[in-house]
Amino acid sequence: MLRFHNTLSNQLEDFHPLNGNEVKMYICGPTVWNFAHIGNFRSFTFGDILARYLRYKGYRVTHVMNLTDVDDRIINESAKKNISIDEMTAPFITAFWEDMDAIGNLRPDIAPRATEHVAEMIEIIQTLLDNGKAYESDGSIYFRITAFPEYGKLSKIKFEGNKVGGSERIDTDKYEKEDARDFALWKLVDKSDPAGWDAPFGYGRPGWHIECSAMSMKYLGETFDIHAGGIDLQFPHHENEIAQSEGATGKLFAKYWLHGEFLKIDNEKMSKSLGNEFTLRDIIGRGFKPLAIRYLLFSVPYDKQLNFTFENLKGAESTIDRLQDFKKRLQEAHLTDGINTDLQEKVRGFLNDFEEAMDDNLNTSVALASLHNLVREVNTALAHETVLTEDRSEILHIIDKYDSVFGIFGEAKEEILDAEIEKLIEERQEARRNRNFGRSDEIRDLLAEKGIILEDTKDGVRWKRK
RNA sequence: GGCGGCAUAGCCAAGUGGUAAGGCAGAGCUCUGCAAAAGCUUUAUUCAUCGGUUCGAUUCCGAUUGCCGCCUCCA
Repeated sequence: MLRFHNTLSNQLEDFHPLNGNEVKMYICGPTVWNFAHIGNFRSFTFGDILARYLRYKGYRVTHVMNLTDVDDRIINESAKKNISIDEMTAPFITAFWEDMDAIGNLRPDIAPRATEHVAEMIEIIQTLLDNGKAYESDGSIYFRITAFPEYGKLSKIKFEGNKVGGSERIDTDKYEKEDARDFALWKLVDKSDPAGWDAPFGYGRPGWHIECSAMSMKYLGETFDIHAGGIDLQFPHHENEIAQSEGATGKLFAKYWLHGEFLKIDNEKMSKSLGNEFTLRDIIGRGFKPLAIRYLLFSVPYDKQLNFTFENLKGAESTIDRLQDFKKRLQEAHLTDGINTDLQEKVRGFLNDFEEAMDDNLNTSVALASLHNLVREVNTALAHETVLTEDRSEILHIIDKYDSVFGIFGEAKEEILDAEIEKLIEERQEARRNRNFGRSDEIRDLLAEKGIILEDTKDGVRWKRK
């Protein structure tokens, strides 16, 4: 039974979709004002693993991830560069999808953009104005918290003991609000400002939270199954989404709320001021394989803080090299005909462990351990020549099942050797047969320079690219 | 000031009221012309500290210390 830690109840809950085996899920995506950093990608990879595992379990998943392409930072940047919002965000949207592909995150089914859904936002705001859960003040529209008694049910923040501005952030809203907690649904802007839209209640631009309410409900319905995102979005973003959405529809907004914990760098918070903020591009630029980054990002359960270090990234790279290598070796091994039911049983047992671990609120650490146990078991069998032809297809099939969720084995591309390299390998074999090891080592070194690593196995010469 | 989370080997990290998964790094052996790869074995009498509950605690409770986060637009 699949269970999730639901932030709403703060408990482990059995997962039951609202409608048969259909799962509607929404993940808070990036603000496309810059290249996304690895903290962002921890969240998106968590969302990807979630969607993949739900599909593994046989659910029909609709995965929506928004692109926030209008906010203060984007508006300020585009104004500074004197370009339009679209011109400002376009290259970062392109870069974002490149990054997602590189790190092996499958594309969401729908990736709506805020600027293309202003009409839907206006509609919700109008509903809230009509039913008294929103009010106008100095031309802007605010949500009236006192009209939504359940406010705080997600984050469980009690407002009595809180310091105003306790986070040392300054409230930039200069307008009068009925209650300090009320938040902007629509901000009045000057008619000359290009970053604005016409609405029945005045020319302006949407508040931050309203876009997610509008887009999630448009594509997934007024009540949907899973809403996920980074822990920092829990308050105020998600709390406000609930207030707006449920305030407008009177229905439950999302049934399960999942929050991904933070990524730390060398045990410290990642932040610009500490100079330890890395984009995915920075790290790939340092020569690390994207799939190693992926492995590291999900090797710790999503709801625990993850400590990112380059030492560990190196370790992750060794690990995925070993896994990819293992698969290749299994594919290429010369096996005897037959079937080893004992081995197959064990391998299926590991997959079962994997499923139990993933069912337990996506415990990826334990799930990965089962894969490593599988590799050790099969490696031993390979050494003892107890893997038979019929076992291989079954084991490869099971590895594919793992990888439909993990996505770390990479593409199984048939790499063709240059004729020249192939000739060198043959020449080396000839030299070895003649025990001319001086020449054979020379060739091995030569190929090593070209990034080709040779391994002499009992099934012949294997090679791989560094 | 209010509230929450976490502290497990060199590093990352899972986990449980009954005696510590997994990965990386390290060591030894097997295999090899030598390598590489792989396999096997090995690396925490101990889970921040101090008390308490218990037949028994790393796991429950309390205190202390340290780290991380939230308290209005940061994944």
